[in-house]
Amino acid sequence: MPDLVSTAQQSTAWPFEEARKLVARIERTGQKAVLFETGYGPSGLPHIGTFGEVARTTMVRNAFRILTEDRIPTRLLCFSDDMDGMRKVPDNVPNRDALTEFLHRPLSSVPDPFGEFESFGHHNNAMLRRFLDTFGFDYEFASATDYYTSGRFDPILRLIAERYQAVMDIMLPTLGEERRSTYSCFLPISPKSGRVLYVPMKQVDGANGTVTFEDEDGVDVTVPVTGGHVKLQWKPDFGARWAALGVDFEMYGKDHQPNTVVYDSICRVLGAEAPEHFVYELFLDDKGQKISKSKGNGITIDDWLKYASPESLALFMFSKPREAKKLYFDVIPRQVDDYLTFLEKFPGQPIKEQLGNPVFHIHGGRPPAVETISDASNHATTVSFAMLLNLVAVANSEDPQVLWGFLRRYSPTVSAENHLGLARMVGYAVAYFRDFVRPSKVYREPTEAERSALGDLATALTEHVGSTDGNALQAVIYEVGRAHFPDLSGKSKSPDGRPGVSQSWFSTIYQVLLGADRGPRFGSFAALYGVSETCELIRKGLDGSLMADHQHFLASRN
RNA sequence: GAGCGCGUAGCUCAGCCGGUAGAGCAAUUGACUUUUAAUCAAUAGGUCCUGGGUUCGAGUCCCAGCGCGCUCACCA
Repeated sequence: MPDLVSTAQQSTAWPFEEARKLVARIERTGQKAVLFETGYGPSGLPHIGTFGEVARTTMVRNAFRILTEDRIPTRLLCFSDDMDGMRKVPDNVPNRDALTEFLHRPLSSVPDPFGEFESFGHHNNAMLRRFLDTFGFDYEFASATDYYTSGRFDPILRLIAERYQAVMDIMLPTLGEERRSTYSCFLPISPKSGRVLYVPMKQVDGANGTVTFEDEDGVDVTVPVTGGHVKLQWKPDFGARWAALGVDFEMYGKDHQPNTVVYDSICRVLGAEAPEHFVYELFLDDKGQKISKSKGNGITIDDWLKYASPESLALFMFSKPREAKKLYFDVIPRQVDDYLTFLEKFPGQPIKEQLGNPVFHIHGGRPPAVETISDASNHATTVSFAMLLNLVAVANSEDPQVLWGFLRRYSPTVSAENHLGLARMVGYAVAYFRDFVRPSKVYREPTEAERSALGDLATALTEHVGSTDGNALQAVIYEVGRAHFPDLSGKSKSPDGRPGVSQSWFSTIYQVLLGADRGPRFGSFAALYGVSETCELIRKGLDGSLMADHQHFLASRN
């Protein structure tokens, strides 16, 4: 498929642009493999930025594989810095008090507050892996604790001890006056307390590979830099890891950008070539503020996946990684529908456009076929999320079956069994209804006149229990409405010439029974919802329990 | 102050290698509806932030300016 490769070489899609840097790199160095890395700080659960990093890195990796036709093996390493000290007890874990005594210990030496894993670090690592696995990412997991204690970092640690001054010469000018006097790129683990110490080195012995420092009890201690007795300070840790593992590509957020020079310099001082970088913009919350784990603003991966597919989130990550984008609930429906549109267009596009189509990158070059439903005249169409959201609001129900009922009005044969993708979307739409539409509902009490009319309606409907004839039920509604709320303007008339029904009758039904100003054609609604259920709904509207239920619902959300 | 990004229809945004300005929503009108919602069809709506430059031709490329946003101690 040389056509694909040559087109990819010209493609302006950002994963190809990044991948071409890597192609140039291997041509320059002659290396026979390429290593992608993403970093993860396990002081909390994986967040949406973690997903973005892995997803985007995977897109570059796939682009690289296409450009090189898989002649160069690639790996993606997800590196967890679980030896980092726990600086504060996270807010969102149980047994917080029990953790306090383990402050500043490496996360892999802090007990798991959930009581499930060997340590808190192990717990969070497991969460990360479970999360990456649910998306089907191809990656290798790496634990900093494992790498340090197993001796895998020993050569680089000895090298840093030897070239200590060179590393410090890079670091010191970047630091403030105060920090400069105590800074060390080695952070010893106290043999006595087990805590990660931010203390000055009294001596660094490059020949023997040891450091001497004052322990917490005031006694000088000498430990080897190897074997996990010492870990590296953040910035040297980046550069050293790149050098030790031979990392070729790592992307990170804009907040890291000023440090790029420092990381790279340290990597070079340690005799390695710095990796290729890609700096992406940060995500903003609904108020335009940066999303961060510590602030807890913005939305989580779970939030997103409650209302939309992983693919729609992947689309969000693909689009414009260099722009600060709002990442909030209200962007979700658009991403879902854009994804469907891109998927729909893909098969008919020339290769060049396919390579720029997000679904190409989301699906590693092999996007699936889009799902369609056929209407009565056998015209195939895709069901958009926007339309489903409208439908679910009209159906006024969290019961997916009611929604399927509405869908079958358009496409009689459609079902959850023959439309798996649509079934997923129905679930998302129901969740969206529950969390965003339903809370905005306002039920009101009927007036005396309305009360009487609704009572008559319930009585009249009782004679039609079991009916699924929307038109017949609609006729009942008109009959009752005509008796209580005739339209005297003469504008609307029934087919047989009698006076029509006032608009206010329908408003009453929607406001009292559905908590909205507008709603579905009520006869059709009753047919799908069930006549006896509809009578029950009217009864609850009359005795005030719809209002009370809604109050309870609202209260239960807080 | 430095770095990065943004400025296109009422709103949210697309706009690829420079070639007659696009979508969704909102609005208006119509079809179907004895109300509504949905669906379908149509209409209207823009000094592409400003000023220069390159070019036969600039929303697009270059320079300058204006406005807005984010990041930039320590820690990761």
